[in-house]
Amino acid sequence: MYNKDEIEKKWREYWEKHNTFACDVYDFSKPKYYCLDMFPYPSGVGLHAGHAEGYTATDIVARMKRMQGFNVLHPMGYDAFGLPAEQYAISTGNHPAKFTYKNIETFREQLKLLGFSYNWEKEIATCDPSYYKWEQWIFKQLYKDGLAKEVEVPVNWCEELGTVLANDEVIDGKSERGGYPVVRKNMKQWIIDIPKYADRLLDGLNHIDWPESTKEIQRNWIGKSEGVELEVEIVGGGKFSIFTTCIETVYGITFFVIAPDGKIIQDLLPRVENRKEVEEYIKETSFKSNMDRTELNKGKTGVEVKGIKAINPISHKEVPIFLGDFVLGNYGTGAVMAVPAHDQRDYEYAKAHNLPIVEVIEGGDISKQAFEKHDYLGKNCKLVNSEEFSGLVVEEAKEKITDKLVNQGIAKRVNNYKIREWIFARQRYWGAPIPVVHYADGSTDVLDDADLPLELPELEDYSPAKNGSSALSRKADWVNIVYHGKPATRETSTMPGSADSSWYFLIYIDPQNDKEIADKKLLDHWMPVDLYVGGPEHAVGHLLYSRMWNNYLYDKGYVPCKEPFQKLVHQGMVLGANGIKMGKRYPEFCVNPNDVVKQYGADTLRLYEMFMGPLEADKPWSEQGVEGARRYLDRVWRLVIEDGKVKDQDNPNLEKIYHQTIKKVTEDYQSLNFNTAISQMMIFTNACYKEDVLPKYMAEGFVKLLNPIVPFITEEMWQLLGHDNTIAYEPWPVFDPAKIVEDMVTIAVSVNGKFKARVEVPLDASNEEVMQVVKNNDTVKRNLDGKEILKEIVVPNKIVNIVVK
RNA sequence: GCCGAAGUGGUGAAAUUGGCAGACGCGUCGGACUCAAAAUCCGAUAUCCGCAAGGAUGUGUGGGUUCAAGUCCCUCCUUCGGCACCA
Repeated sequence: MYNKDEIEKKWREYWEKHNTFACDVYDFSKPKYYCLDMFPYPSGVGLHAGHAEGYTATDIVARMKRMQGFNVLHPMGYDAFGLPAEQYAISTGNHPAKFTYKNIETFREQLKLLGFSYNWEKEIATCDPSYYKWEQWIFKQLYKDGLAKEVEVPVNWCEELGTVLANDEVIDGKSERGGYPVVRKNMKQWIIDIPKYADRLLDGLNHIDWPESTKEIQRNWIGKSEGVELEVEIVGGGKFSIFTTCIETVYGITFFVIAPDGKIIQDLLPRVENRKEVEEYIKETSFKSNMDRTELNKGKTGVEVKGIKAINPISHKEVPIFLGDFVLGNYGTGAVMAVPAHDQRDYEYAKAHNLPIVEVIEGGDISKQAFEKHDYLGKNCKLVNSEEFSGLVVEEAKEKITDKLVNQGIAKRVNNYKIREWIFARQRYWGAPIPVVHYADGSTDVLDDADLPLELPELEDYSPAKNGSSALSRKADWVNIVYHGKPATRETSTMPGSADSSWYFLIYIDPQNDKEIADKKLLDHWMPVDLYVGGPEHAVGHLLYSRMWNNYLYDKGYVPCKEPFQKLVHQGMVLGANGIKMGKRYPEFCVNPNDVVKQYGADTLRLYEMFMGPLEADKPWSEQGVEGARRYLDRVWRLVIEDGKVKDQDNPNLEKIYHQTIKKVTEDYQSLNFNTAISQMMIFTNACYKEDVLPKYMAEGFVKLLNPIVPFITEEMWQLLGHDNTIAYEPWPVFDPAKIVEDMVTIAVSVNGKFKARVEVPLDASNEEVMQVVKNNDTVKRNLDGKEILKEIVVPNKIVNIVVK
């Protein structure tokens, strides 16, 4: 039995003293491998079992790649700005940095305890001014290119937190952090124009190795729809536009619906006959939009805009206009053509307000429900009631109608996107300051490079100001300055946390550089990240924002690739032993990695978490599983160190399985199938236990294979096998294909598809030879007795199936 | 409602391209060692019938394709994740 505490301490100190895992980024002589983890938010509770899982996975790959001769960049840092530290500061009066750096220290210690081979010399924290200096610099470039700007937009306002939130920070109408109510409100805000990159972000998804489900989530979030924007004339002057993806149904328009919160109705108001009623509905809607949305998805409310008719642009029929809150002011044009026969929402609205329904596409039963596009597309359905287009198949009609309207100059083909601007300001203290000044004339300017970083000043009171601005706004001597000879006030909002994590993978490459984000030569060499591992919860936040910033920096020539993360893998959740997510609800089922290390050792924790199941799956914790992992390490220790079987002597019995193990483990590490790699090593260990001699070269090769998963014990075994250097840069074992092939293969024999027997035949034997052996087998004979053979299928080296009657 | 992922023994899970379902581990049972226990080592372990040889059933449901289906196609059910009046 090995002494885990002694061994782990010894090697932790060795690695630290020798800087074993430092990465010389300027060494271009070896191929590069950039292996990245999503950096943690340094919370007060420390690292959890889920962190350990993802971080072990990348560590295994990083360690293997080093042994395979790659120069490996494997950095770690801390996503250190955030609300918990600020809440702590507000309640204690201490600076949030104090709390944050204390937590970072705990995290660092835990990470080292677990034996992760990070490049510690490249560690960063986002709250460090030397870090956010470059974030402010990137903001500045975005500002100068018109991609970062201050605009009046509807935002998600959280009263409790005193700040606005991005769409991905709002879950079911509540703030992601804290669960406080969030309401819609118009405010002047800093935004990043991410919709400008919508098409490129969609296209980029086709060129990266990411989980299909995550790509799909991003596609849905971007929400591109291709359609037609169409001008609609109003009787008696004026016009408005509608957007539709179903122009083929244009003859079926029986009314239009415009958004109560949009601009169109405001312009029409003076001509509205029932103005009072309309204004009342607008007011009602603005009030409603502050309520839980699901509540108002029930019925189709609305009022007619009396006294104003619109003209169907193609049939020139006059139809009424309605207000309806199912039409959104900030999507498309804020108005829709209503074709109740072929759109379920329009259908319900028409029924609710007693409006006509005109069928223009054959094939459905519109007395019951709308015959929608997913029902009629691709099914050869034809148009009716559509003048010269009647009788055409939908797909053809779509093109012809569009052409006609475009030629008339009243329509154009356009794309619409669901993705909204990235709301970029938070009215909070603990974030990177936005490097902007406002002049008295209302103009704004970004700070000169020489004035970056703009550091956070220390305050007496960190709580947000009541007027919806941050605590910084109370610091008069910081806010009011003279800039470029003119009196100015500083922007008091700070950047969101998602900004901090949108580019951190770049600074790791050259963290001490104060002249630029990173040496261009280094960025060209090291980007993109080869492997990125982290939780799936960042699918539309961090992972989309990072892609946009990287695309932008590519446009500006700063980075060599459009996409920052070539391969992305999500680790699953480590659940409690009760199968439920670890958390406050069932504290008795929470697992603290430190406790596991204390009781079983870091190697055991790493081995167990990798053996639990596939990396991507959610897996319940099992104390007995942990014990099993520890038992295996003891078993390996006995085999290699204590049993005296390791000799400078060959053992042909083990040759095949040894080479198979090298092959399987190498492939499985590469594809992140750690559970099956471990099972193969267990099979090898079991085989060794049956032998009296374990050749020394096999023992050494096996220890190398095991090293990435359990680095401490394998370093010790390597030393005890007679080496005085670290195993970390020893060449990775290579298998010999000749040693894996067999002379004889076992073939399964089935009769009528049911397995009956096994036969041994020479490798690559001819079908005739195989069938001869098969038919001599007693069990097969018995099963064929008195039956007529209809067919014989021989799959070389695998299986034989005989069909009989 | 729409989009996506998944459903395999008592249990965590394996099963490269359709080719012996359940590798490996946990648990359980048995054996060895021991005065005994623990630890360790060896063996058994999908279910049902059978003393056994052997047979039957079996990858959420129901169908289909195929010599052959956990794997491919269709139907439905359940769980999880995402989106949700997006025109």
